[in-house]
Amino acid sequence: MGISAVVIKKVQDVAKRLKYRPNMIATSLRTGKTRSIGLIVENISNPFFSVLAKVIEEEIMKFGYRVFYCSTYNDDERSAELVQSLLQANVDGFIITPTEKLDKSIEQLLEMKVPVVLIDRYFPGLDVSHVVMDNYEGAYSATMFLIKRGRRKIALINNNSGMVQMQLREKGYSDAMKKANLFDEQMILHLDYHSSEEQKIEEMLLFFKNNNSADGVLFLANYMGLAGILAIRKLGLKVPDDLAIISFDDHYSFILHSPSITVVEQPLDEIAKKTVELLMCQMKSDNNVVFEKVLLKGKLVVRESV
Amino acid sequence: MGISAVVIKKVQDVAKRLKYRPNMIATSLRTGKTRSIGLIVENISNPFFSVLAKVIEEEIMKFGYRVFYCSTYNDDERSAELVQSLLQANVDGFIITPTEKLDKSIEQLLEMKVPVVLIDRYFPGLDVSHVVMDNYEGAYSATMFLIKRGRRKIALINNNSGMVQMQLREKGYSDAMKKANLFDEQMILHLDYHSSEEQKIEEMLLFFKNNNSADGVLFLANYMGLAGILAIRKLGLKVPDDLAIISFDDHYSFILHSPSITVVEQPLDEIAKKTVELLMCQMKSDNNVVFEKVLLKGKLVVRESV
DNA sequence: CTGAAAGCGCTTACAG
DNA sequence: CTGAAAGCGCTTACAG
Repeated sequence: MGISAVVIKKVQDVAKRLKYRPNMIATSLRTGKTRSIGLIVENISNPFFSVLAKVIEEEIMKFGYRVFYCSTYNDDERSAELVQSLLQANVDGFIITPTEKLDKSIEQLLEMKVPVVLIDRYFPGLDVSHVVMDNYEGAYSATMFLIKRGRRKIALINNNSGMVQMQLREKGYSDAMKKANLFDEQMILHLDYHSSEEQKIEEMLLFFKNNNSADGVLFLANYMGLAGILAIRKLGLKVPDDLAIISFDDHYSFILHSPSITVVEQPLDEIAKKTVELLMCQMKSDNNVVFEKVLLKGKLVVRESV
Repeated sequence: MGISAVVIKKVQDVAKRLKYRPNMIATSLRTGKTRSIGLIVENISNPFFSVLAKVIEEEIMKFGYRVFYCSTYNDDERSAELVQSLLQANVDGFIITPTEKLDKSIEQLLEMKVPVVLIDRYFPGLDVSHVVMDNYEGAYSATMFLIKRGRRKIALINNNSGMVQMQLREKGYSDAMKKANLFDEQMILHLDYHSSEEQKIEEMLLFFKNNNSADGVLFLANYMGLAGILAIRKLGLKVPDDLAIISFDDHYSFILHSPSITVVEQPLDEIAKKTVELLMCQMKSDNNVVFEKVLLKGKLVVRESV
């Protein structure tokens, strides 16, 4: 450094006096970097995603990055548009909970060498970094837990999204049930993801009426569990005496509910931290990126509903 | 237009073929506009704010604007930093739920002629557009409702934030109680905003033990109501027989709770739409901005807890 | 009317 | 080592 400390101090003082702030836009135009990342989640109103978003933001702020959030509402078209829109905003990287047909957009990002990490779900055929919970194990353990507690007719409530994380959860349930010789396809219900909560409740009312011998139920996502509780209440079933309940993904209402609801809790902190770590790693090394696929264990939080 | 339709078509075709997308960064640098606004809320994890954010985003997207969300967590220092950070990102306007001492930052924005609209709360001394619910009226009506239902010893649970919207709610309660000759300062509890939920529950347990004749309670925000329900459950009080409950701001858990909780619901849609309208108005007319102060009516949603 | 040039505020390769 | 110039990709005032 050929600049004397005195001069440095002088310049800094003037900068401070004039309240000089570098113009981020100009810096971005020149460097091609925006120090921002795009975070595409399913629905920022769902606490699962808002808490995830919060931790991701805190983590990435440590590296001086800003976050653009957006929600797909599981709409493929909207999701593809969001990717394009964030691309146009020149984000330096992506964190995405993809929708079912978003593989084309993800492939485009890979071709463009844009750093990207998928969370919560992924595409089995696509070579791209992702961080997800061990959904199979979570569902298997939860189902086994119900079986060990003496439940025999355990229902499964899934959606019809077809995304791999939901399929794995369903497979975890099915394998546990088959192992105990309790599997019965009739006990599985697939709700239409895009139907209203009222419609979901209706579907479940009908389902439980047709399967009135059910003594346990596993909900594969918190919004299904919440709607399910309302359906079960309408049927006048006693929890856990008549019916034991476990739901995926924790939610404030599950704690407040009486009886409180047992859940398969996702390790949100771990997921967020690992995701940011993988993304930062990709953003630092401009090429020869190694894809990393991370599987984290969930945790069964036992409450009064089982 | 001196350009023939044929040439226009040709150029557009080439643009499409080459997948030309204007570089937003360059456009921003040249025009000084980013077509983005900063949305500073208290806590994006609270459904009240996440739903508000969602509607605001949908509204402002119609005008081709993007939203930067951030949460203050009611921290004055963090809030001031967020304003500076968004300023540096050259957002074209601000929508802010201010913290108690954010008036300095707001004044700075006004001096810089940056469009800004406050929501949910405001500064009585500051001439700046805002959109808020009629908090006084909401609390007054809710309290009157409890009184008309025969409740006499109605407790009030507020926080100690000192923000005007909370003071107005408290005043609405006090005036209603005084009018009915039921006012008793002992029935008011101020929780520390920054304490944990457990601490809030502890404070409330103690409070209700000291005021065991209470037959009604008004919670001035949803997170206090949620903690309050847990405290009331620990005390073994029957709702609404022993104690009638009304809380401000709706929440999924209030609907799911058994008995379901009566709330003073804020007109989120209206608030969001009006806010965007005011902001767009300011952003269009570069000068002589007229400040508008909008007061919207809340709605008492009567459920089983009263 | 049209097309070329200037300039937004930075960073960095390069000439001296 | 240092300082001036080029250039990121646009928009718009201006010369022709």
